[in-house]
Amino acid sequence: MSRSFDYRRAMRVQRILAEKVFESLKNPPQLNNIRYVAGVDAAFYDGRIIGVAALIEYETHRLVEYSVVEKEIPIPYVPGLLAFREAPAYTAAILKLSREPDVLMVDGHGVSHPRGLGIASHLGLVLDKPSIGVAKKKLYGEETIINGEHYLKAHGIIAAKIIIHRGKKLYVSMGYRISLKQAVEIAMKLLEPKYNLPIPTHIADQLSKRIRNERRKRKIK
DNA sequence: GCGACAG
DNA sequence: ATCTTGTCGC
Repeated sequence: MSRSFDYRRAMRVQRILAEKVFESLKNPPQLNNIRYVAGVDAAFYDGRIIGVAALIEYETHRLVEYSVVEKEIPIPYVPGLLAFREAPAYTAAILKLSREPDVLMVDGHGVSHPRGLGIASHLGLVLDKPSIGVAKKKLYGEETIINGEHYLKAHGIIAAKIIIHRGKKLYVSMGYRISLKQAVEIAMKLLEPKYNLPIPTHIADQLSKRIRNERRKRKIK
């Protein structure tokens, strides 16, 4: 299929799409009555990506349903272009769910990205759904401290908040159509003492790895 | 040239 | 992300 990928063109596309994202962050409509949060993550095997979307009930943290999608890996990992490698699988997985999530949670950054279009923002824009990025490492931005709280400033705005959970840093960033305030509120409410990541993304991570390992055993292709 | 660099 | 076993500790 895609034997050649134009990386420079992909970066230009990101700069253009980022305008839509920043516009959506202008006056983020307050999200009320959040029922479901969909967390996505992926595992890799034999040149393929196994994307999983886990639908979690916001109030109970319970897994309601999940979907799995397997595809050929589009391009190798390149910092800043993660969305072109993993977003297609996530998009398909989310559209496979029988219920529609109110918010999307992605393992990666949102606007705290070199061009303001991290995978969380990319996915939210594509699916026209509010999204949050929760990453384990910093990608881009200047660390700033405000009233003792740590943030990541990027593109002239406070793009992410750095919180510590279980002794480890978590970068919670605005993805699409959401305020940092609410993104942090939602992410923190979904944290549990036993796991490093918020429930949605943690469950998706575990499911993707479990499914990958099962397929290895059974030699299924 | 050097440092940074999501998953 | 992935390659990989046992081992230390609660």
